[in-house]
Parts: sequence; structure tokens; C-alpha cells
Amino acid sequence: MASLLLELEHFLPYRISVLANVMSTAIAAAYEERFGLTIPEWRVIAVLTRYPGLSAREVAQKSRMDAVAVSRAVNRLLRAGRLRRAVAADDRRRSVLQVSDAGAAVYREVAPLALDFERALLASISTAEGAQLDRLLGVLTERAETISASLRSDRNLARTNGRTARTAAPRRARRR
Amino acid sequence: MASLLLELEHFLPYRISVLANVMSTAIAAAYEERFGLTIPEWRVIAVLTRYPGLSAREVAQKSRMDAVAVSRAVNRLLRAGRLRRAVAADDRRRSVLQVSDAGAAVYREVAPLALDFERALLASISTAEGAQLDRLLGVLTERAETISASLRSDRNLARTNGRTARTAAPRRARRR
DNA sequence: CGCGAATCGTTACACTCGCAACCATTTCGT
DNA sequence: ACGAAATGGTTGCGAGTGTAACGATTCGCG
Repeated sequence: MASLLLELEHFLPYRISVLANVMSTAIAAAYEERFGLTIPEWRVIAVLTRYPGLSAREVAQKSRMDAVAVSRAVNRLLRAGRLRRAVAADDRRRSVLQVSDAGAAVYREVAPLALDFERALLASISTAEGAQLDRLLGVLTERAETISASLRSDRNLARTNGRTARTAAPRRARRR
Repeated sequence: MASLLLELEHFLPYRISVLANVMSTAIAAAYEERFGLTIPEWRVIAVLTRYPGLSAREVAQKSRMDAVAVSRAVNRLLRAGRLRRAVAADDRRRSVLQVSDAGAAVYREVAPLALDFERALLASISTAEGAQLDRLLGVLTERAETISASLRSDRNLARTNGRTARTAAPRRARRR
């Protein structure tokens, strides 16, 4: 049973991963080289430019980044003087983040570059295809998240049932 | 000049990156947990199942992986007994790689899972849309590679011309 | 109130990744 | 035929990332 033929070249997750990798390598090199900016930092600036005053957690949600990644990006941006941080008056755990003038300047330089890159990409397909693509990506992302969540719960279920992994390699040893 | 509005939510490279991340996290967790297999290892097995006897370099090309990643994946697979390696008779630098019986067994278990995952994803869109998506991904990947290459050569040009970066931001500063 | 659970943000750690540097071997130019 | 350059593959190292543990604060609820 089951198709034994899996051609990597036509396997959707593989194709998406290759495309993402090519794109982000190119973009990361450009941002890093010209502005000393990593992609997480750039994302934080983009989000905070659009929504000033968010907390770190909110930035993480909006940008789909890990809370840890946001924390690190924010700290680097603070050190570089590109962000300002205050403590929320009503909840002293929360931070209130805003781009500084220097951060805004970076945004004004980087945003057009990013949009140029996107335009250059989209130039290879029609407007209709671009819209279609956008839609499909949305659908697939949502679906992938659903599947991912159900896999996670399966695994948790299995774990609480005392089941173990099937084959060898007991990786991921935890200590301390 | 220049659009100052960049909404991360609609920025193509961002969307692709999110989708790739969701997918590969889900897949990696499943493979890792059940078979002690990383994605690079899985890719090597998939390629070598389809094309037995390739060298490491050829596997890297077919799978779009870095030569280093292939080297490491191959070594892990060898240690796990999932691959066999010989030296090419006509060129003793080249290796000749083949999946072992154990490797083939892994493939027979993993391939259906991978294809199930893909099918579950594609179930959310029509067949025609799937074909369209496949085509668009191909076009965009090619385009992204062209752009990436031209950025690289610009940079090299600039470097040999002794030009410097535009704004402040010490590039490639060793952090930490 | 009071105390345990939940939340925000950070840090520690184990791991991964890719570039550059490096051997070994082969090819090329003359 | 011989040294230089190219190629296959590995390794060293700096940097990035996610998970878990952690301190601080706030919330839930009796």
C-alpha cells in the first residue's frame, strides 16, 4: 500500500521551504549588509511602525515570531537606539515599545527596498496570479496550522498514554 | 518618494516564510519524534532512494542543500546504518552513496506520512489551484534566484570598487 | 486579604546552520 | 610531465533558534 514514489522536486513542503530559503537569504544579506539589521529586528520595526506602543508579546503575535526572538531583537534595537521602551502604567510586567527617530529612519530606508524586492518578484507573474497566490498561501497556512495543532495533540495524547517512540534514536536528552 | 506603508501581513516573502516555518516545524517534529530523523537526513534518503549511487555533491544539487548539510546528514545516516558509502572507482574523491536496507525501511515508513501530510494540505484547495500553485512557486523560485544572484554580484562589484555601505550601521560587526 | 496559578519578559543551554579554511585528489595549462 | 588551479568532502567556528527554567508581577478565587 501507499505510494512509494516521493519526488522531492514536486513535494509541496519542500518547494515552499526552498523558496522561503532563497528569499530570506537574499533579503537577510541585503538588510544585514546595509543596515546591520537582522530579519527579526526588521520585523519588529515594521510592526511597531504600524502599531506603536505594543508590548513585546503583542509584537510576537503580530509578526508570528517566538517571544524569545522578539525579546532578543528588541534588546538589540534598544542598544542601537532604534527603539524606546517604557513600562506599562497599569501592568508593570508589560513593556510599551515605540520606534525612535533613528528606528523610523531605518524604516524609511528599508521599507522601499523590501517593497522593491517584492515588486521584482511579482513582476514575473500576473496581477491575477499574485492575488491567487496570496489567497492560496492564506488557505494553506491556516490548514497547516490546523494539522500541526492536531499532530501536537496526538503526540500529547500518546505521551500521557505512556506510549513511546517507535524506532531508535532517543534524542533530545534534558538535563539539570 | 516610495511607499511608506509595508504591511507585514501582505508582504510576500514574509508570508512564504511563515508558511514554510509552520510546515517544516510540523514535519520535523513528526520525523524526529518517530524516526530520529532530521529534515536534511530525510531529504538525503529521499533523493538516494530515487537516484541510488549519487555522490554527496550530486545529492546536494538535487536536494538544494548546502554541501556541508549533506556531509553531516550523510555521516549521521552512516552511523545509524541507514546508508552505505563507497569510493568511486574512477575518482577517489567522490563517494558513491546508497540507502541500506534499514534506510529503505525508513523510507517506506516515512514517505507515506509525508505524502499524507501533503494530501491533507492540498485538500484545502482545488486540483487546479494546486497545479497553479506549483507553477507559481517554480516561477517565483527561479526569479528569486536571479534577483539574489544579481544582488550578490552588485555587492561584489561594489566591493572591488572600494565603495562603502550607504548608511551608518557597522556591517558584519562581530556581535557578542 | 492571601496564596497558588497564570502571564510577561529574559536567560541558560543544547542544538543547528553556513561560511571559510582545510586536506586529498584530479584536471589543466604549458 | 609538473606545478597551479579546481573539485569533492570534512571540520572549525561564529552566530541564530527554540525549549525549558526562571524572576517578577498580576490575577483568580476562596
